[in-house]
Amino acid sequence: MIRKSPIFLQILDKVISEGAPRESISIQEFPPKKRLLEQDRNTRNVFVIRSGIGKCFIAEENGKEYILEFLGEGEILGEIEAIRRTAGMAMVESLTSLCVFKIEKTYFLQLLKTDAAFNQAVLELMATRLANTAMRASRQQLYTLSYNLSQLLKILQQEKIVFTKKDLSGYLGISIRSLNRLLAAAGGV
Amino acid sequence: MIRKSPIFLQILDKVISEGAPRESISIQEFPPKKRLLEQDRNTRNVFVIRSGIGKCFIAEENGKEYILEFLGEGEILGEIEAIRRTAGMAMVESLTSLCVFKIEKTYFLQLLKTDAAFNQAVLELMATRLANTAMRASRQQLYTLSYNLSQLLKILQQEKIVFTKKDLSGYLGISIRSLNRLLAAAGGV
DNA sequence: GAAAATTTGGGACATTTGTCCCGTATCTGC
DNA sequence: GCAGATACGGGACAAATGTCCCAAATTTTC
Repeated sequence: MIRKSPIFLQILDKVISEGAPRESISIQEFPPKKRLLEQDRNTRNVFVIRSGIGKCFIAEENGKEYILEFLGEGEILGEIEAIRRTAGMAMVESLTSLCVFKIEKTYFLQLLKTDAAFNQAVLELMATRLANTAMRASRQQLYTLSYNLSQLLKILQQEKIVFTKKDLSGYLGISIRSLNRLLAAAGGV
Repeated sequence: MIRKSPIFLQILDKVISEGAPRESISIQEFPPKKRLLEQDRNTRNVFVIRSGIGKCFIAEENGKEYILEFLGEGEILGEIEAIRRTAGMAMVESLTSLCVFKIEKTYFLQLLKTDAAFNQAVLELMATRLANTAMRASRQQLYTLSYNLSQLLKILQQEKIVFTKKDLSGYLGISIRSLNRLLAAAGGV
């Protein structure tokens, strides 16, 4: 549900202790509901979450939103854009208040080339995201909503997270009205 | 629609001409409808398509299939499993007859570490796939099927590809019955 | 603390989609 | 050529979903 990849925190701590330039990696804080990355806009930085939770979503032209993932400790933001040298493909905003490493895009690319552990960790992170994204797309299409919702609620309960209905429906890709109906039906059972 | 990444063919040609061991990289042919990778099964190899088209899909436990992508020239198969060291997350089978490079998993991982151009190309390929997969999931959830279908048909026409209805419906994540209805409606317009 | 904005909940209706089912056409292997 | 598998097409019904709407509760902002 909320992705984590704490290995990046270890790697970055090491990179910093070994004397990475201050201009290239700095620490930054965001209050809730602030945009860290914007869709269709060029990015200057890659972020790594130290603490807090971020929400990565796509805003479609018809005004709807699809939540790709919730990002926790150690997750990277903006790496796709940096690697492909393209404009932002998604929005990222803080759900809770957020403490992040802010890394210059050029420095990120340099780290990728020069730091084998960092490179390996990015490869693994992207492979994992790809697998998760693909499996989620498949489940979302191929199973009933009530099944997907019940799975989601279980996880939320386990992780003791509370989401707004809007985020819930955005994650499931349905309207709030449908979500309410499903919840009413599930509650009755 | 059909992904391509011809740079891998150049890189592999170079790797081979510089004397890669025969056991590690070989060329193999498949007739249509043969499985190259199986879900939940451990993989021994990574493949790169030299020519032909492959179909990558997830088979869910309820018997349905979701087509992730169609893979053409230069596309890699099995890299996620190799990088994560996990069992297959999807099936891949040949749609047309297929000519591929078969690469030992360990050799693939070694190339990733030692060949900077190869590493960079894999990073870009995964970033692109991630972006595509995410955007497709979003569109699939947030737009009407008739819109998604019309977009898909345009592309198929442009690329002059003919799919079976089953593949079309598998790609859209809907039943064949729904597809037929949509096609009938679209034809009437 | 009051006004504004957001979140929540749900009724009513039309539309979309899946499921089940049956029949025909087409391809494939022997 | 023929049997069996696979692809294709669509009727009928039930279930799921979106859209539009209104109203209460809650949060945010000044």
